[in-house]
Parts: sequence; structure tokens; C-alpha cells
Amino acid sequence: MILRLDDTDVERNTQESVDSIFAGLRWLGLGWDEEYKQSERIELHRRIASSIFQKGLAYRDFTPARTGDGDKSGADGPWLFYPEMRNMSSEESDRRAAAGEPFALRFRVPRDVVREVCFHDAVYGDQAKSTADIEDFALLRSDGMPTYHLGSCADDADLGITHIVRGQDHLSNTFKHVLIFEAAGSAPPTFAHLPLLVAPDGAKLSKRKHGPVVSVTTYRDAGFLPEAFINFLCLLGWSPKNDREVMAQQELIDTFSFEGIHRSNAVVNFKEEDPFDPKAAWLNAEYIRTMAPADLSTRLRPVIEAAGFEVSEDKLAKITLLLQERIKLLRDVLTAGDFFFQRELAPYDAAELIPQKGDAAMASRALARGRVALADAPFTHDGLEAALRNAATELGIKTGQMFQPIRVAVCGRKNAPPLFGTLEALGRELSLERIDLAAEKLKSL
RNA sequence: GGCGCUAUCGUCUAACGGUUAGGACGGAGCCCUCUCAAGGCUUAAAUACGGGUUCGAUUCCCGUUAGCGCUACCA
Repeated sequence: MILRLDDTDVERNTQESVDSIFAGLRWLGLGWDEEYKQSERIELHRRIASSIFQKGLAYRDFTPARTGDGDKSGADGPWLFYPEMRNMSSEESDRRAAAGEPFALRFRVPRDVVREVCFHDAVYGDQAKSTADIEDFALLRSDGMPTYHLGSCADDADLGITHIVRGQDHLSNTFKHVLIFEAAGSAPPTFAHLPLLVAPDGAKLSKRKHGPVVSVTTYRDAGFLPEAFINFLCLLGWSPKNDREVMAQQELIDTFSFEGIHRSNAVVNFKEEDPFDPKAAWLNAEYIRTMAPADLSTRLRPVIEAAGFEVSEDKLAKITLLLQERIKLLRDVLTAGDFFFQRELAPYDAAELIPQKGDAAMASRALARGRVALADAPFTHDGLEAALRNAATELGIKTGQMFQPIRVAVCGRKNAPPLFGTLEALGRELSLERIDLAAEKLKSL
């Protein structure tokens, strides 16, 4: 497996984007055996270009570069080449080049006899395109830098690449590549084109338009597990055809085949308010739930510490157990378990303390009686449960009515992890402190 | 405009011409339950359209439509 940076476009190539790519790849744990930068192999590219030129299969084009995007909806038919450039005598071409006039080197696509350029794609099957529909594409820019087409073909041949697996946006470019391989006298590798990942509106995902969505580090920073994220990605445009979805890396590798790859684009379902595809989040939650708790703790700790909190090994173990099936992303530990980490609770409405079908007086009694129970019960899950259920019976109220005021008092909200485990993780001192605060708060109603 | 690719629930996807068109996410409902989750059960939801071929088309062929890609001295 070779990691090659196709960075022949100096303008667009920034250290920042390279760093982000490496960070993402390293996080995913995808290894590679060799690593190259195209920008460091330009001598090779020029050599290949020159040999194609020597064979008369390319020519100099002295036309100034066309700016930007060009007009793609021209009613004047497709642009194929500039006749005066393509047909220029070698004497004039040599003379102008020697005089220092800048030129691009273009491939001389055969025009005398129209023929079909063919190749077999491992995903899309047999492909053919008439030379009459292929323009004289550039090999070398006027600054001497190779284009993507030349650079990648030259490198593929030189590095002995066996399989090119890339986005379907290159499917039609592949005809040009076949022409280059022919001209360079190398056998083309196996091609396999992958369907594109598109935005909900159907547009191809791009760094420009969709920014964070296409950056792998975004998912890392949000608390995705790399194995879950890989799993999700694999399910986009490919399926094992047996309804299996949660698959470990080895199973993915074992089951993979080009035949299982789709030929239509897959949409990544992100939204403004929810930037992550719900299925990706679900898969991540699935991985989190089935992890060994100790492993989850290990993954959670850095997230908690990065937020500026400290937590003991013992307390984290308890919190992990309570939150494991309640978080979808590692990041969620901060919102789902905020009350575990902050000494002071975020402000909440005292009315929350009032239980279902109860009133402030009931809440007050539950808190008072609960405080007594908590003060001397063994501070363990079972001890607390026994004590609090007892208290409810004594007060003649439902367990729910007993538990809710206490839950809100210690967590600052109604929806929280199971009460007894939560109290145990919080510890006696903090629990009592918060109950006192809540009782005080209740008086203000 | 030219060339190419594609078309099954909202989304990801099954169904080597014969299925009540399956699964998953998300949605809805019920159960479980100290709340929230998780889990269990149930449910709504799709073959773009029109022609062929065939005893029989989601499936094969043609056309239409739509989407996407390429058409750069970007990749």
C-alpha cells in the first residue's frame, strides 16, 4: 500500500491541508508501506513527457493559459485543440521554444483515424470512448510542472502500481490515462472507480463547499471511534450483500470485493444543525456500547481532561458504566455527565424538583427524608436503593416521586443516568451538599 | 452544448426473470422501567416515466426525464 501525495498543483497545495490529511489517516489507523510526494518526482515526469514528445505524440502549445473555469455550456461544440498549435512545424516550434516563449505540452490525440479507446473497469465494466471526443489535454504546464494526468500515470508506471482505486470523477479521465500509458509504452494497471460521496443536495462533496464534513479530523474531534467511522465509510457505496452492518475491520477486509461496489453515488446525510450522518452516529454508539468498559474509560479520559476536568480512575470507571449506553460520541460525555465533573451545578429551575402528581411540599419532604437516608446508608448502589425505597414507603409516596427530586437535586435536570449508581459515583459529600442546596432552592418557590 | 456514468422506502442498501420487494438508520406506537437511555415488539415508507422482450420484469433492451461527472496549463 502506497501513500502518494498528488501535489503537482503548487498553488493549491498547502502544508495545512497536507497535515490534516496525515492526521486523519493516522487517526484512522490505516497503515501504508511506502510514501511519496509527486512534487519530488518531477524529473521523472519530465523525462516521460519528453519521451512522448520525442515520439511525436505530443506538441508545444504556445497559447496563453485559459483562465479559470471556462464556459462549459458552449453551444459551439467541444474544444479539442488549436489547429495552428497542433499543426505547427517542428522548426517553428523549436525556434519559439528556444526564444524562451512559454508553452504547455499537449498530448496529440490521434485524429486521422477515429478509434475507440478502451479499458476494463473493475466496478463499471468495459468502457470505451471515441478519440473524436477526447481533447488534446495538457501533459506539462507552461511553468514546466506536470499535470495530474501525466504525473500520476508516470508514477503509476514507475512505482509498479497494480490497482488504481479512485473516485468516479476520474472515470472519463481514464481514457486520457490509457493514451498516456500507451504512449509511454507501459501496460496500464487495473482500474476500479468508486461512486462519489455527495451532499444531501446531490452535489459532489468538496473541501471548498462542505469544509468540515470532508475533513476526517472533524470526526476525530467530535468523538468518533476510528473503527466505527471506517465501518460507516465502508457501507457507503459498498455492501457485503448479507445485511451485515456492524463489522470489525477484519470482517470488512475478508468480505470486500469490487463486485460489491455500487455504481451510483451515495449521499452523506449531514445537516446544518446536525453535522453527522445519523447512521454514523448510531454505528459509533453501537461500538461504544459493546466496548469493554475499561477501554471506553481510556478513550473518555482524554476528552474529559481536554475540557479541563480531572477525574480519578475509580470515579471514571463508575461514570463509564453509567454513560456507556447513553452517549453516541465520546464528546457527549461532557454534556451527558457534566454534573460528574463540575463542582457546582449549572442553574436549574426549582420547579423541576417537584415530582409527578406532587407539589413543592412533597418535594421538600422527599429531599429531607432522602438526606437522612443518604447520610447513613452504605454508599453503594444496593445500599442506596434499599434506603431510598424504604424512605418512599415511609413517606407513603411512589418511588418515582421519591427519586425525582433527588435526581434533579444532584444532577440539575430530570433526565439523567440511573440514580443509585449516579449517587455512588458522586459520593456522599457532594450528594448531600447538592440536596441541601436544592432544599434551599425549593423554599424560594 | 458534447461525451460518459447512474436511477429500489427520507437516507444507506438487499432481492444470479418468479419474494407478501428484505435489512439497517431515522420516524411513529407499545412493552420494560426511578427519569433518560439501552433492549424487545409493532408500524408507516420504495422499484422515476413510457415502450418493448418474456408465460412472467425491480431485474434484460430502447427511449424519455432527472441527477452526477468530465469537457482547466485543478485534482
